[in-house]
Amino acid sequence: MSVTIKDVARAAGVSVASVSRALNGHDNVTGETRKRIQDAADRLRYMPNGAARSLITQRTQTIGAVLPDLHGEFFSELIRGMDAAARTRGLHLLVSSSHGSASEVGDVLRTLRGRVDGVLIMSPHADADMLAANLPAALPTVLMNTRVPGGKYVSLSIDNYGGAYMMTQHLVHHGYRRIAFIGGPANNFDADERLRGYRDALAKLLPKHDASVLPGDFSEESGYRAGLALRDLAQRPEAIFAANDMMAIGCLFALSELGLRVPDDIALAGFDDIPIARFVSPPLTTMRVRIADMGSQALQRLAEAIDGQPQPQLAHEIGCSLVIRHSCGAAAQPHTDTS
Amino acid sequence: MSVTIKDVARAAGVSVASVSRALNGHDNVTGETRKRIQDAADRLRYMPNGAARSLITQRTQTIGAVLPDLHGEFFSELIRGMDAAARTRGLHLLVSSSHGSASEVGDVLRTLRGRVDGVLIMSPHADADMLAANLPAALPTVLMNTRVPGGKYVSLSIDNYGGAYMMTQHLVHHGYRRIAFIGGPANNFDADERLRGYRDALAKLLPKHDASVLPGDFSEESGYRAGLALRDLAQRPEAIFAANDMMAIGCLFALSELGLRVPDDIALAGFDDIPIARFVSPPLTTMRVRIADMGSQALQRLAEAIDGQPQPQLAHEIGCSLVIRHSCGAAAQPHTDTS
DNA sequence: CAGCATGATGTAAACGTTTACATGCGGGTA
DNA sequence: TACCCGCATGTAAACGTTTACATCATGCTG
Repeated sequence: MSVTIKDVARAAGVSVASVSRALNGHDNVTGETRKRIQDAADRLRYMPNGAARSLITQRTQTIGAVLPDLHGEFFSELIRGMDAAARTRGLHLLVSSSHGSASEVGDVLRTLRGRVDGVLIMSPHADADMLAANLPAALPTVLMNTRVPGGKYVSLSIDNYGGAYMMTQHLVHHGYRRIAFIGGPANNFDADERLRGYRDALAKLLPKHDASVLPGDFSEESGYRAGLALRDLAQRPEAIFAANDMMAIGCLFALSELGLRVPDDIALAGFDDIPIARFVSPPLTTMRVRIADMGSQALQRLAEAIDGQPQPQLAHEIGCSLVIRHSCGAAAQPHTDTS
Repeated sequence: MSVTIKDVARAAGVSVASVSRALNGHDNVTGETRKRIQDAADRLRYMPNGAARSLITQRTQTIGAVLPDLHGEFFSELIRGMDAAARTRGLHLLVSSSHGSASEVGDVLRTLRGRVDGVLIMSPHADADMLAANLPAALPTVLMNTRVPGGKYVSLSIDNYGGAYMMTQHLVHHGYRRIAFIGGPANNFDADERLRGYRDALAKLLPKHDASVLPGDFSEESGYRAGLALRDLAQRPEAIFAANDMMAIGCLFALSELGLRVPDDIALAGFDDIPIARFVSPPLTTMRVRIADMGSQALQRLAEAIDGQPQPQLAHEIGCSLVIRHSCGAAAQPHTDTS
């Protein structure tokens, strides 16, 4: 059916071994035979069969990416980063997204055996047992924004803590003292870290001021509710730092309903730098998370592990950039990065 | 190194053939041996090697997706649609994005030989020659939003024409007569089709009114310029239909600078339904393009072709949904779909 | 009881590569 | 001239499956 290495060998009047050597650029082939083989291959439009090659070399030149059901910018940025890094290394990317449970992740992992040289996993459902049970033995693995205790896997995460610390610091430096925080959902690692960053920064920089945390769950609506709740507070905060942009935007709507001007009456900041952040009015000051970086660095680490390089450091953090727009009252200025 | 079918066979005290049969659910295996084999496989945590299996079956259970350097929502929606359809069929998705030239697309296509059962291609650079030269013979192929004359490939496209027609119709039905259009970049297939839909609808529904087309290139800034250009027009249009949302949003900013209220002084509509469309004020009336649908339908067609089903119809269009918000002056209401 | 159909299981070929090892040729040295 | 070394090329094994075909036991039929 398809043209194989044998056809090329016959056409060039040599053995398959020579074809293989010539086409893979080994040096033990005469210039003249090499040319004859190359010509024959071109003429027949020969393309090597990946499966056969993988079988014998034990390399697939493919990385598996196991991702949750992601939406929008986050997803596309992540893939963009992974793809860019993969491309420079001549690797392919096998993506599998939108799986709900741990067992589904397990199923995916099993079907990957023999198809990939390593896997990149991002999954809220991942746990050490599931991974141990379903990861083919010794398959190089790198985790992204996924926490699995046990210290067995290389993992990359957004520097949520540092970003939140930096944002709080920015607000403090700008003169705000009463800074409230709208938190994220319970048991969410990102949310916890951002809260911790806020608390630590406040404790360090304004030891006399208490932290003030309003409940939220990352949804626009919870931000809106948090905004309305300000009405009932004894003393209104001077600035609000929402744990993500969607809540900041919901809060912004609530503030405008309450007749409060941003940033004149109250400052506002978010986290994530979603595309919409730039378009609300006033444009939202926020922390940009470098998602593409996380993808490409994760892939790079994985490629190193596949090549047998030891990975001395297991946990890595991806820095964030402070994006100052108008909602915090500061003049817009170039980004500042954590880490 | 890894556990193979031979290890399972030895552990279960049978031949590899029986293991293969048992594990693949063939019926010519005794219940008892099947169980013994299953147990052994579980105990050893056997996972079949995909490369070996692909080599013999000539099936990889993998679809290649060759995509341009896409951003944001469009990209993630497309992958989501493809992934969902692939998942229900037990297929894997090998994605390759961000390639610039036709030759780069060609390179990618060649490396896919023997790794995929078929390819989904979306590329502005694709042309018949390049495809013919680089697609392995008889590899099932489906094109998305990519126009290759010659009638050789199954292709899916957004129904840009129908969507633009419908939007124009909506504006006409709402009573607007002088409706201007902000066009997209030259030589852009989507832009051309949207313009054609606008023109045809106008010619059909308002034969007495001339079309009025302002230049644009899909960028926010070009929409802004088009908006400002309204100042110099002899007679201001009653409604503006921008060929995409980014231009509509740019135009919205220009209108507000000119002191024009939307929709009271002038109505505005866009195309795409990007996430931001919902957040500008007033929220933007637009056409939602069902990108995920395109992805999943493309994959479905491809899967059919791989299974040997003939594809009588080559060109397919994916319908759009009219999303009525406030910028056009109509009351918000449920979506209406084309096709 | 012989013969045969049936059905479970085993044997081995095949898929398309890569690569260790064998072969054979030419030229340089003793 | 005889020997050996190096180098280009060929031969064949190996990778881990699936599956056509062979084999063998079992039970039924005549």
